[in-house]
Amino acid sequence: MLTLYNTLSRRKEVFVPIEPGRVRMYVCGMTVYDYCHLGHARVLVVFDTIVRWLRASGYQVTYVRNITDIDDKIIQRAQASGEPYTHITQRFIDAMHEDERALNVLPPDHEPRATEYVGRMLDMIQSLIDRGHAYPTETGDVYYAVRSFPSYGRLSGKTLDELIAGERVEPDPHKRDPLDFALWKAAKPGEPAWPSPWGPGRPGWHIECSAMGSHLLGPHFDIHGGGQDLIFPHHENEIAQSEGAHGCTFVNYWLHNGFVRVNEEKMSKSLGNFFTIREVLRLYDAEVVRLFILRAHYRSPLNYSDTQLDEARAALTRLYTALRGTEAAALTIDWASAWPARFKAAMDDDFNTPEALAVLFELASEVNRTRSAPLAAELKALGGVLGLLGREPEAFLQAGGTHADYPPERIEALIAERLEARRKRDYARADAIRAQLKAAGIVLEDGPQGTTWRRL
RNA sequence: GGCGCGAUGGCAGAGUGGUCAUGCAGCGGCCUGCAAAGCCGUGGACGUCGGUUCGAUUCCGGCUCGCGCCUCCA
Repeated sequence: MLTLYNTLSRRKEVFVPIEPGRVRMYVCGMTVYDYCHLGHARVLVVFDTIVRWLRASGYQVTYVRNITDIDDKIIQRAQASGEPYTHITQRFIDAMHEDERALNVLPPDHEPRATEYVGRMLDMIQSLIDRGHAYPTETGDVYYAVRSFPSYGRLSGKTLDELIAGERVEPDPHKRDPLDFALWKAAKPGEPAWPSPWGPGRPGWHIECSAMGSHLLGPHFDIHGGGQDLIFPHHENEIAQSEGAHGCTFVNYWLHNGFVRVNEEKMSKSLGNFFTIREVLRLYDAEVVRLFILRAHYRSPLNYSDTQLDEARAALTRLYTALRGTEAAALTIDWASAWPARFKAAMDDDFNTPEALAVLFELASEVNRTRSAPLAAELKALGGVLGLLGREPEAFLQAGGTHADYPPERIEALIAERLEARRKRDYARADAIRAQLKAAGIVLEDGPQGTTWRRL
């Protein structure tokens, strides 16, 4: 029985899909005006893992993750560089896909782009006007009237008055209420624009997710996710728009992942304290980064530091070391058997990946003790559910060396030379070779089947 | 100012009303030509002050500290 923490109720709830056996899920993706940073990596990996778990649990999942390819920042970038905005967005979409593949994030079933949905957004805005939830201004903008939606603020746990009390920006004089937000923004000269009944312009940020979500998943679907910073105003506004336009419940379960931090501070574009995924991947194996993310519960803060990444690498090394030399055949997991049952209990408890990983480490110890091929297969299969342990152990253990001086052939040659020295009981020479390789970050390990090597 | 979340051993990080997290690091041992890996054993924790309870790290309240949201942000 899967339970998950619903931001809407602020408690764990038993998951009951709208349609038995099916899950319809939407996650807010990236605004593509720059490279993805580790905060984005966390969203990608966390919701990928959630989808993998839902599928492993037998659900037929439709997973939508959108791309915001038109907004103020994209326009700013285009104006600053003189490049057409579509070139910028395409470049960063490609980069995002590269990052995803590296992190073993499976592609969503649908990846709609905002610019493909402008027509449906216009329909939705008209419908909101017709229903008295929105109003156009003389300047060609259209705003959502938050006072027309009685439960506005429910997701963020605040009342309209509480939200207004903390208002920190100068309200637009054309707004009826300071918290009214733009559904449609009139175009300024030189900006990308689409025709509309209210004049040329572009959609506000929030309306795109309402339009794409309801088109691909229906007006009422199961799960909506994103980073915690989207709770207000983005998701609050999505609810107001979707329920205002369709007159039915929008989403049953709202899931939000915690932030990545640097020195106990939120990693963010505005603070400038971010590391891009590709920067980090130059220093650490992508699977190590994935494990680093899954070592913390998805709702907890995740502090980024070299120490943390180093520990994740050590942890992954332990798992792969247990698999080394085993015949871990592919296997269909029997969720009723002992180890998978423990793993399942952890994952069913609001996707508790740290607990699930603890099960894997205990299983790894058991594999080390018994050298049992079936247990090794179980370890590999359970790791696979988390998108981990998919490689040959040697491929991981020998990957990522920084010493170009020591390609595998040279290492093998030195191992052969050392073997000969050992045969002649020339231990001084044998140890010298080991020391030489160790200085290059390569460890030799003498085992019953001969000498193996790995990189530190 | 309003609202919310958190505080666990050297570090990271789960969890529980009374027996174990787990990983890294430490210590002792086994194995090894020496190592490494692995195995066996082992020390070490629940911010603070009260309350509930036979018993609280776990439930409740105050306090302190940290973080976040109230503006674009995953």
